[in-house]
Amino acid sequence: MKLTELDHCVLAVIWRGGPTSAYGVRAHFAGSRTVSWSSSTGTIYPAIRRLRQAGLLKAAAPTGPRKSELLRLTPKGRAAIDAWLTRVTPELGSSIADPIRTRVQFLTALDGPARKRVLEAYRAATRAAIARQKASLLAPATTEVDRSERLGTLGALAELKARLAWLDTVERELRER
Amino acid sequence: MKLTELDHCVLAVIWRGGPTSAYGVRAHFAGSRTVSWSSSTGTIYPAIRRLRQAGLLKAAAPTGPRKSELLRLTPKGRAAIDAWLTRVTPELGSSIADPIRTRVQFLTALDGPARKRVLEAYRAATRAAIARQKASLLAPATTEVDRSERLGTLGALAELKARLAWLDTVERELRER
DNA sequence: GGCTCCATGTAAGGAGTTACATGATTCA
DNA sequence: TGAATCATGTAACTCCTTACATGGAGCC
Repeated sequence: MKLTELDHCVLAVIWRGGPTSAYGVRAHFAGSRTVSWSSSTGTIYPAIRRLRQAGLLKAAAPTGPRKSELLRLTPKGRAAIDAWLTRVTPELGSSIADPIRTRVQFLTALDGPARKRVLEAYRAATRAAIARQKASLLAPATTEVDRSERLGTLGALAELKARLAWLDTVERELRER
Repeated sequence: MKLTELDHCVLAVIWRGGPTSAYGVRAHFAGSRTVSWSSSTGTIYPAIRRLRQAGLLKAAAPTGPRKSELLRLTPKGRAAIDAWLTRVTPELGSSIADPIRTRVQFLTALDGPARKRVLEAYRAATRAAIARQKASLLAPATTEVDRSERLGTLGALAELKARLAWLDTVERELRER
């Protein structure tokens, strides 16, 4: 069975958080800004079912007053994480699709004023995203999970700032033409 | 009919390149580093069929010795590009998923030496991607299409460099713990 | 006459997402 | 007793990708 990025991410979240219920994984996905997948049930539960069937996750008997099966990694699951982290292909490092970057290439379809307006909207949207990421840095990082999330947030922040700086040069470039 | 990002990108490529055959669109997708979709026939042809059925593209009679229908935008197609560029939602500006950033958050799953090795591999892969993008900047940008592509390449480059710089701070952070 | 491009498609499947569906528990 | 939260799932659909399939044109 071939594991997807989502599968690996679910495994890794369960590894990092300790024994977790499917509901808990879902809650983490919903609360995290560094996770890119939907936190809906249709995303999480099928993935977890696959991982259990493949023998990468096992569940202890329902614990607590509310029935919730706590999931933990099997040795095979643990090994899958290692393999996932370690295997580096050339395309892993290549640049990722950015909807704003895609659009900017076709901005010349708009006339001067509209172009200027739209470019400013892209910058505003990017600045807003930066503010959202910065806001999530304000909470103190006490747990190991917090510190990992913080690291991811810093990465996202760096890439957003790079986009903002690039949009500045785009504006200059388009003005000169 | 709801247009996808791919649909819009196909429209925009045909607008920018002037009347183009489906084959030409495919060739452009294959040759461009700023296009994120597969350039396979199963991606392009169904998209173009949809766009024609929706009345956004029209085809002139086959021209040239080899039969190839040149596609051009209808006014409706042209309007769709404008709408696509102009409509800015909050999530358009938000940060995008990066498989390396995802992995880095779980690097503590590896022991010290392995972690160091993997992190260096991530940096190497990023540097290689930077080199690939830089190589495509060497060709002189003569046409309008070239200049647009160049703009996109500069954006990708900026985001890759930001990731590389971030990976430096990650290394420092993980060493300190 | 065979090789290489040019040129256009379809079929099956993968990977998620959206929306729907259900029930149990806790607390006000 | 009713609302919120905990808890788990499925069905249909979207959007794209991989792999398969076909044929003409130019050239050596």
